[in-house]
Amino acid sequence: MQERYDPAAIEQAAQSDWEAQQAHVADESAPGEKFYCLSMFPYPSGRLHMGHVRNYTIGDVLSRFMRMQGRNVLQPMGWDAFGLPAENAAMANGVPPARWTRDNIAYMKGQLKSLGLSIDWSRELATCDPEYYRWNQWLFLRMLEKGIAYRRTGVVNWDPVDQTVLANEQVIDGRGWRTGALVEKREIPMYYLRITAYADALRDALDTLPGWPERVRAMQANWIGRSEGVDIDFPWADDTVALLGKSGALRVFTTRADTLFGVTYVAVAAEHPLALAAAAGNAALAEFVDECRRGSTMEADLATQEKKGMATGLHVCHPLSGEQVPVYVANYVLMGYGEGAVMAVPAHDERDFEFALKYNLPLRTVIASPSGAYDQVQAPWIDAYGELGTTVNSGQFNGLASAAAVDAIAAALAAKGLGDKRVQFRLRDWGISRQRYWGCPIPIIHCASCGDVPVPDEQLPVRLPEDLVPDGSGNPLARSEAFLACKCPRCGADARRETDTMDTFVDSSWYFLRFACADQARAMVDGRADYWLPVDHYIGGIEHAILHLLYARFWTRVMHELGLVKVAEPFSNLLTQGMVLNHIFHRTPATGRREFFNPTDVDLVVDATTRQSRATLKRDGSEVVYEGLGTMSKSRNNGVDPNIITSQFGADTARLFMMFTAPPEQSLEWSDDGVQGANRFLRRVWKAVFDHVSAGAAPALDAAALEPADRDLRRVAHLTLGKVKDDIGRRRVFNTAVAAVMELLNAIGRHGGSTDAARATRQEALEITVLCLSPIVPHICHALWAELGHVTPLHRERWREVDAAALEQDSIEVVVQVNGKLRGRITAPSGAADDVLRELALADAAVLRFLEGQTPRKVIVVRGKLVNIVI
RNA sequence: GCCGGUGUGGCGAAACUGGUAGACGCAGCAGACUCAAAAUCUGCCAUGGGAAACCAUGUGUCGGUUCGACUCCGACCACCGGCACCA
Repeated sequence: MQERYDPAAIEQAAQSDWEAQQAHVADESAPGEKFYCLSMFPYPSGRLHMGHVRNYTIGDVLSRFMRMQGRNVLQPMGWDAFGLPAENAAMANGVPPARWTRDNIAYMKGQLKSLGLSIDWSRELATCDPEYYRWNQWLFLRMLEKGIAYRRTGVVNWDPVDQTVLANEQVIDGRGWRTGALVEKREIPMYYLRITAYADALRDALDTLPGWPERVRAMQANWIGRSEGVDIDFPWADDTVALLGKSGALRVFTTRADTLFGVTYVAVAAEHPLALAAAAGNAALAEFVDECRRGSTMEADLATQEKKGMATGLHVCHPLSGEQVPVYVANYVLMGYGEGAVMAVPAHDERDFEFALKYNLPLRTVIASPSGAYDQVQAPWIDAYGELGTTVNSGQFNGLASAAAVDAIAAALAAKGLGDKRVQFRLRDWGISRQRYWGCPIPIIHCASCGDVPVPDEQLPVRLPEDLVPDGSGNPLARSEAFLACKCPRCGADARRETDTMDTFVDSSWYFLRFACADQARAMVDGRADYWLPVDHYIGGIEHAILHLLYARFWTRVMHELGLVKVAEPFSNLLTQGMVLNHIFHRTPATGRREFFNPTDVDLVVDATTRQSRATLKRDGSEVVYEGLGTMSKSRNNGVDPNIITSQFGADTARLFMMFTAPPEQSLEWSDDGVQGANRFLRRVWKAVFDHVSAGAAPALDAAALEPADRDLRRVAHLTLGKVKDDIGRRRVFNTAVAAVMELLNAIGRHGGSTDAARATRQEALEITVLCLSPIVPHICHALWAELGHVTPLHRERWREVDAAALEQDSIEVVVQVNGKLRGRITAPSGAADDVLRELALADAAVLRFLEGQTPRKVIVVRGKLVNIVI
């Protein structure tokens, strides 16, 4: 055996052994219960980042561990290959997105392979492959047939200078990122998927997913946001009827119908027909409506912007009292939500309250406070105003509890044909149309006489031309005659293709199904999907907790309904891994924009007492600003290239550092010293095996002939074996598993001894060390297992069972507390009864000192652990 | 603004079901080895007091429940993730 640990040689040898033996190719007919382990596939951005390394190491540790438990494991990998960054790269370099994407895939695949991941590469797929995205198109057409997909208008960010639709990411402070022009909202026709029809099912099924983190289930339930309420029609008053030349009603949705008699105005969105009609004859109002149309469509911006409004001069009638109520246009009412109109009850809703105060609208108290917190609502706002209570000032509905009042008022409205109870979801239908080139074409043909015609199945896939280069001025497909020109499938006349492509969330909503049968040419999926699904463990970033996971659940449910797959829920267990962070340093020169410096180029000194930090550039000692920790990102120049770590220390060191430094769900702070520490531990493991093996083959273990020191080591080894299995297999935490093996190695180092019994014990302890570490650092373990004298390669070995006899011990230590404070320790025979522990504790010298002759009021004994004496 | 999370030594963390707070590692300090350095090995390492034994304090802040609270409850503060066209 070589004395020096040489990761480069070891890792290459291990990887070619695995490859030669096809060790990781998954086979549906192999024995063992299936285990489908999936990590979220990467966007091929160019290079792997540390978040990927963390994600895929977690998946690989689980995969390798489960193989050792006898499971038939599938761990696939692919590429989420469509998306905006490819278009941005094209604009910067003039390279077609297709070529940029495929080059990136080739490079990143090499990086993934060098990490030693036990992936079945025979199932690799990229979502930009026509043989993949044809099935997006195929299922979209099935959804059209079922009415799950439909077309209506939606609001987008519009750059008036570039004449193009902008992604939210391309809107910076309300302006286009390239032109700096003020962004406008614009309504355009788009395709939607009716996910709201599945809102209840998606919400209810969360209860059937105990393997999901509670926080993710809570976020999804809140996102879907079921609320019960009442649709209420406010008939138009005479002025409105006169303006529009017909009668009608303004419909609102409210969860607080009990406050209906407190309505003092109604508010509509700027795009609401009533607002537009009123603005036609009112220049000031038209200007305000225009103002509302400027700015971003993002909810976070809308929710934090100043609440503004303006009277339309129009009125509607209160549906029960008949009183006239003014109609306002307000920037906080959104056309996309509910009816685009709300009834306002300033006395019992905080937002209406602020608005009413600003525009001098009256308050009308209609709920009596159950806690007596107020009599009459008046400024300033207190939370009690918004609570449920008993109705007052509400005519015949006085004196009802809020819930009863909602029922009574809803019934009265229904009797007049002016209202109905209804369930409303916060969730909105999924708009999938993108006015972008690098995506899956929506398979629709626009015909002058037949309208929007679906592309027939036999003409699929609608291929995306791969030679176009976007330039920032809109979708190049719209200017490509070769793509646009086609015949109407219905009448045969000349027609135009739809140029919108699909949201990339569509691509990632079913790739996990395709991995089960990636070579299937005739169908979207086949019976192998029923074998592998559901995914037994899905691993990915917490940032995907809502959108991706909800869309994937929805899409799978639709495929289930169409009879394509047996499962309705795709992921039984979910691990949401935390982010990888690093320090951020920048400097803002007098001219120009902020410059970021990579942490490797900066010295950071933190004063322990003042907590002041000072950061200087290594090259010239000049000072830079320390911003603290943040996610590794290109824009902040604080990324660490995985290649540098693997080439310097090896993949095993990178993997060990990732797994040891933080629990998987928490954010992980990058540390060069931590990487050194991980490498040091691997060298220690290597040396421990080297020292042991150099002394010759160890004799067989005779458990009955061990000295106390041997029995101690054997106990630690078997405790470690149990702990590591529990940590990885049940708790899914890896940092404590590694810590346990480190303790075992420390114990081996202390053990010494050169008797036959000692050497046999050490052989077993080292074998357990290697077995426990092998899912985490597979290359070094592959080599060490052979050095320890095994012929069967490590990846074919099973996990070892704990020997219960090795764990037995004669006596245990029990701590003694007086009034909950630690005062002493006693040694007792293991299995000692409660009163034995009690007597021993009361006789302990340290305890007697604190008792000071007093009689204990109470003694609490926790078996095998602790005695607490209360005086 | 709304939804979800996190907060423990100089630093990353551990304490799983309410039962010894700080396992394991990083950094640091001291020693051994070395001509020397690196590497390696050994010891120390929450804070205050004390020569020590030991005592007191200590898990973001304030309050509560309990024989006993990092863990449960209430209020608050700070930071992080998501908010529907980044993926």
